[in-house]
This record gives sequence, C-alpha cells and structure tokens, in this order.
Amino acid sequence: MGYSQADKAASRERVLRTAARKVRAEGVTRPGVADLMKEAGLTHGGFYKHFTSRDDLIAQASAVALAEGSAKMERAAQKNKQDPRAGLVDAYLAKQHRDAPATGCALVTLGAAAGRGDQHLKEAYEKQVRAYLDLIAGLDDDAEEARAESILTLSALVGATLMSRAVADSGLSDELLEAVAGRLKRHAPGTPSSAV
Amino acid sequence: MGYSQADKAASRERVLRTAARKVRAEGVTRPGVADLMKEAGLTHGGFYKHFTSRDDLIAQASAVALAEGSAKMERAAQKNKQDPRAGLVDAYLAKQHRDAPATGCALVTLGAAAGRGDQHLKEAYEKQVRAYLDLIAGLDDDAEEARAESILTLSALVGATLMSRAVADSGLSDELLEAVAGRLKRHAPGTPSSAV
DNA sequence: TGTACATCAGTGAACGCGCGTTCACTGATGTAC
DNA sequence: TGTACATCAGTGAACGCGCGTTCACTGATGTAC
Repeated sequence: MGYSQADKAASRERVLRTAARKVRAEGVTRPGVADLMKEAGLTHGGFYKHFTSRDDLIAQASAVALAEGSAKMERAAQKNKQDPRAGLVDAYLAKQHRDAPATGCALVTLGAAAGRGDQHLKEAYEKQVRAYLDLIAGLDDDAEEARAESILTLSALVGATLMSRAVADSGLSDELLEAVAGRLKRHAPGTPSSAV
Repeated sequence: MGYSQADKAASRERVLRTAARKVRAEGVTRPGVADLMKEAGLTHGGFYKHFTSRDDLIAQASAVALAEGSAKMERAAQKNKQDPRAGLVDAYLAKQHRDAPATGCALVTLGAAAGRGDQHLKEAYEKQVRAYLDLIAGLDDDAEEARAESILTLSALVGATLMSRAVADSGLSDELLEAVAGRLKRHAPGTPSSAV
C-alpha cells in the first residue's frame, strides 16, 4: 500500500503504548511480538522496521510504563486542594487502581522484574522512585523528617497495592488498602490520631 | 541402575526445593524443566515420574517458596528477646535479605506473579499474608489498633524490600531500607519519636 | 534363605509447537529533474 | 507543474531454535514362591 513518514511514527507509538500496557498487565516475559503488533493493528513482519529486537521494545515499553506513573499521581494529588497528601494516598490505594494494573503505577508491577533486570531498567525504576519521593516529601507539612517519612509512605503504598492484588480474599484485599490509607492520611505523619 | 522408593522421594524433594529457590530468584516463567532437573542432579526425561507438568511443579514450588517465609522471620523476631518487633524489622530489611531473594520472603518476589496468577497461587499468597499479619500484630504492645498497624508495617516491609532490589543506585537502595527500619522500630508504632 | 520376575526411577534421543527473526515482495510516498 | 524513479512501511510465508513433552530402554529394587 505505501505509508507516509507520519504513519510510521504513529505506528511505532501505537506499538510502544500497547507494549507498555501489556508489560504492566502480564509482566515482561509474556507479551509476544505477533500479539503486540496485531493489537496495534499491524502484522508481525514489520516489527523490525521499528525496533531492533523484542528485548529492545520491552525495555523501552518498561521505561514508558514507569514514566507514566508519578505524573498521573501528581495530578490526583493536586485535585484535593485542602489535603493533597490525602488526594495522593486515596488515588494510589483506590480499588480502581488496584483493579487496573495495566494503567496503574509500574513500581508495583515491574518491581520484581526490575530487581532481576539489567542496569537500564533499574535506572528507569530508580528515576520513578525518586520522582515519587520528591512528590510525597513536597506534600508534607513539616519539612523535618519529610524524607524518611516519604520513604515509609511510598513503601507502604507499593507494598499494600502489591499484596492487595495478590491475595485471594477480596475482603482482605480491601482491608489492606483501607488500613494503610487510614494510617497514611493522618495529617502530621507519625502522629497518633483518632483514625480516618 | 535402579532406585529405591526412598530415592524417589528424595529426588522429588530436591527438584521441588530447587524450583522454589529458582522461582524466587528468576520468577515463575524463566526456570526450565531441563535446567531444574540438572541442578537437582538428574536428567530431564524423568521429570514426569514426579510431576504431571511444568505448571504443576511451578505451582507447588511457589507454594513452598511462600510457606518458607514467615517461619524464618518468626525465628528472627524471637532472637531479639527485649524487642522482637525490632528483631523482625531488622531481619526483614537487612541488606543480606535484600541481596538474597532466592532464599528470602516470597511476598516480595511472587507478589506480581500472584497478582496475575490463578486462584491457588493467590490462596497460598494470602495464607502467608495472614501469617505475617498475625505474627506482627502479636508482637505489638498495645493490642489497640494492632491490626491496622500490622498491615501498615507489613506493607512497608514488602514495598521497601521490593524497591530496594529494583533501584540502580546502591546508596538509595540502602536508604530505603534504613529509613523504613528506623520508622518501624519506634516502639509504640504511630508515635512521633527521636529517631533510630 | 534363595531364586525368578515384575516394577518403575532414571536415561537420553526424538518430537512438535510456539515464537522471535528473516526475507522476497508490494505499492504509495516523496524526491529529482 | 508534471513525470520517472528510488525508498521503505507494511505483508505474510518461511526458517530455526528453545523447550515442554513423549517414548523405548536399562537395571536395581522389592515382591512372590
């Protein structure tokens, strides 16, 4: 048929975005070249006009998946003008987020893969961790100990989401999210309080 | 050569333990039948005398990997007579634990896989979550809010370990572990304190 | 206790499917004149 | 502006390797008598 340069760029973009979604939903090992191309509306043969190998695509897709995370959560935080920290916590620990790993924070879905992965993936992962820590520390009222507090908060967010997806009982899954959300939303972090 | 019934049981056990280790180190998709058998001192052909399929082995190995976790951490907690909670936190967030996923807590390494996995894997995962929560809540002084506190603690342990393995910079990796450990060891959880 | 025989754990070659990769081909795009 | 031609995104068949699975075979185990 013949395709313009703009068409090519659009195709590449579509494949990359499809892969970023699939990587979060299915991990870095499962998504296949043929399936990804098909889902992007193409046939598998043209794949190598865009990427040098499957590994190349998966690496780029993982970086994209990671990068999408903190920006999204930052917007969620800003929506709650009075208490952006609560906005972030609620968005992160929402059942909606738990149930949609394909479009959610990749710190959860790619954590184990990054732990086993190569230097590039680890660097992309680290960049997101730093972005989240800066975001969370910035939302804190008392700058004192904000750094350590932001690390505890992020760890709890990631760990709770990970476990809430992996557990069989939906009651326990909900409880994990709610308990952590309740604790983390106490305004001055680290202070005993009268609950949610 | 010929092998006794005891030999068979020992072989099966060896393969299963090898797989449990590999699953934590490499994930549920990578370890291959031939490699696992070789590492257990056998050839691949005899595999099906012990397991009905690769999936069957991986499922059993995942359950074994999960089950080994909380018992190990419970022993670590008991070692610190004065403050078993600190004993648990220190053992979990130790660099030694971070650097040895093959023998460490599988809540971290199998979290994403369980999230995508079948009902059986999720049930095995859930069982371990409950075991940890009971263990941690039992170590708490004030029974009040012990449940919610134990959920926050476990989430932070799992999330911090996951991220500390996935990050490129070893300084940041260490900081993640140390910051969370410092916060979680404050004796009455949720109370502001004078740090580590 | 000793002998004959069936069982079956383990071996290693072979099979077959899935999947990443290659390749000859097509025809609109976009450049040269 | 119009015409001739090279480029190259996309197609679909084919290749080849890895790996899960099967199978005929071996020989010590362990049971029957």
